[in-house]
Amino acid sequence: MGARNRPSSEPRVPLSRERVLRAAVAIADEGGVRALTMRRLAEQVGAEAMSLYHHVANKEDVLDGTVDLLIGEINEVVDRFDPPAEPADWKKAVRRRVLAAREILLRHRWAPALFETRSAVSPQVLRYHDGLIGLMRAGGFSHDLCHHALHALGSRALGFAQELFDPSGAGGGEESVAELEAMAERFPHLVGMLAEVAHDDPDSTLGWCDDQAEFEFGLDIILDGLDRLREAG
Amino acid sequence: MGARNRPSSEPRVPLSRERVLRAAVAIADEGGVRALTMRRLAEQVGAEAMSLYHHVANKEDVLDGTVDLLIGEINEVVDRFDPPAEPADWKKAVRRRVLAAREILLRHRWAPALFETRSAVSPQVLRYHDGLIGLMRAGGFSHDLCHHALHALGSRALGFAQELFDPSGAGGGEESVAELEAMAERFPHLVGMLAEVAHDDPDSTLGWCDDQAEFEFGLDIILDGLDRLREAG
DNA sequence: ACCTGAACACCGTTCAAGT
DNA sequence: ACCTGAACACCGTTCAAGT
Repeated sequence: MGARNRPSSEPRVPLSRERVLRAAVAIADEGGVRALTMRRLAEQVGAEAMSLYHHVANKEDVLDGTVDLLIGEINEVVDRFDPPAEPADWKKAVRRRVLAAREILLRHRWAPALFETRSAVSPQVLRYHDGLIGLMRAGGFSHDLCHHALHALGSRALGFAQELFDPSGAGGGEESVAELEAMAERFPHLVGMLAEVAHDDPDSTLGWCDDQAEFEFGLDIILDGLDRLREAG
Repeated sequence: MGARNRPSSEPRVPLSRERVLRAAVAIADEGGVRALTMRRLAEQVGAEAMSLYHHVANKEDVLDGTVDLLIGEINEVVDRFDPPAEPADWKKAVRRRVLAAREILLRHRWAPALFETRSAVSPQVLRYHDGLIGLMRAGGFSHDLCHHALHALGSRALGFAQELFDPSGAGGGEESVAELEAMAERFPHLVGMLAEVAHDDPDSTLGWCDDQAEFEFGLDIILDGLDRLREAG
């Protein structure tokens, strides 16, 4: 669209891997990963689709690259954080890093799903986890416990968790209230839980949970559990 | 392939949604989700691609259906489990269910990644979680804590967790040992941890972790944390 | 009711040719 | 060195036509 009307004042910006990847993120932000095609990507940077192949190996490389780019953004933010004042503050420091990562990824909703599909090890992901280990080591973790900790946290370390019930999917609208009664026979415990949770908070149904609060709840359970193991030695 | 040589003795099995979905699982088992195309699926059931559309709405429906089918398998298994002998055994019961689910999903490595992309609520997923809530309620959980618990568990409830470092990816081979030294400067904590973990278990590098043990470690941290919250009331 | 062939509008990617 | 048009081998899906 905007590729044609380039003012003659600014010279034609040459293509580069960086520029291609930033364009890829912009496209996915607007229309999801499905909208991210090589042809659309070329259009975004004002070139032909085949020109992209001089700067990225193929589409897989583009996807790997966008992941790396986003985690790079996260690293830029968390690297600026002050180190914890005392060793016992490791938990506070890790928590802050994870929530900062989450804040950035929340601006790129398509990214978490993409992570799962990437098998290439992203240097930026390595750097992020290296920082986490550093905090835990300073807080008194053994290398072995660090290792377990990374596995236990999994994708939560980067600020996201797989939501099996999508808020945007079916089940959050008004009709679901009526449907709930019909479902009560098949899923008594689930409907019972929802009825009570919804009673406490009228806005809350399965699709209307407070994602942020629930994420922090799960994160804290894990961090507290790790802290207890660290104390036990 | 095998669609042509149908012995005349057995009559032509008519197409059905169930048969299509089972074929879809078989294809994904063999070649991953990428191999699962409508044309390949048609071939597998011995029909033309367009015939599929009389039994499934579209490809999205096929993907939703395979997820539902797999969780259905899980439900069949866990529904046969005996209820816990005493209320305090809720944790043992939940643990057993989760590990049973994991056992089944490990036979379909492509499934977890697919889950993340599904927004439709699968009836079988609802049924599975309904059962989990039932166990927790019997164990003394409030509805509110059940709700938090499901969020905290996330995909772990179904027996999988996002592995950010893929064992099959780069980093597990012999060359990685040499690479580790070069990486030591950039990722000192990570390399330090790996060096020590590898010392304890020579086979173990970042790509060679004991997935099952690490999954259970994370699961137990969460279950223990929930138990503590339940006791606290 | 169920199945099919041809066709449409897309993909990612290769190749030979341009500057 | 960087970019491009045409072309290839695929996709999912629609449509009109068959039994």
